Amino acid sequence: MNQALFQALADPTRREILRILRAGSRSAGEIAENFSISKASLSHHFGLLKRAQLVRTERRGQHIVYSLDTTVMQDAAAILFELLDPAGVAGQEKKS
Amino acid sequence: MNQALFQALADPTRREILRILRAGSRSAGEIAENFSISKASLSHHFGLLKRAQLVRTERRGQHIVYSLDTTVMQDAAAILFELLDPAGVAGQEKKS
DNA sequence: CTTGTATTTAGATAATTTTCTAAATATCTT
DNA sequence: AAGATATTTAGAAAATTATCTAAATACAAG
Repeated sequence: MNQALFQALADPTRREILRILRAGSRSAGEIAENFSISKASLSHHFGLLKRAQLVRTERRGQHIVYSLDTTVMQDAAAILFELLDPAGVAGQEKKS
Repeated sequence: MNQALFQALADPTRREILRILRAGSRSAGEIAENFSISKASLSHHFGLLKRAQLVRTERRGQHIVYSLDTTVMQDAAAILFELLDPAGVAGQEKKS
């Protein structure tokens, strides 16, 4: 669950897709206009973003429209904060 | 810069290292006790964490002591929030 | 200055990930 | 139903990453 999330965020192309979607929903083709890799490769990236629940899809006629799912990203941000906040957790101290 | 950060966070072993360090500084050897992979492999992970500035090191005698550098993680959390907050950015709307 | 302990570096192999082309599926239009 | 457009799936090749063993470096203690 977390692994899918961090793995999805690890690739620059996928982060750029998220940035694009931040401005509003886009079809797969519209998103593809921003990249020079094949649509098949992009579709693979879409799959990973979807698996991580960072995006949602909706079919609209012959297009498939992608949009951000901010829920999981909020979780991600929370996880990072947690990761850096020893006080928030029952940590067995051993401060050097 | 961001790439190093997200890439560093993408691996479960490295995230576990961060979790361990959250409880306090540890030498490379102490950290290694928590894993079943070779110390050489761990050293490689340390290198990536360091490159991403997620950890700092300090030599103490023959040991090298690792500790969390929370600065960059705060940045990371901020980046995620930014990534999900269209209002915070000058986004050219095209809401479907 | 030699020996032992801790850690990193080098170089190789294995595993994973990204990308491609070709083919499949789904929908729309006529 | 047939052709056109949009997207995904399959399978293979290329690139990257994780891991290993062996050797190198750094320090500590005799």
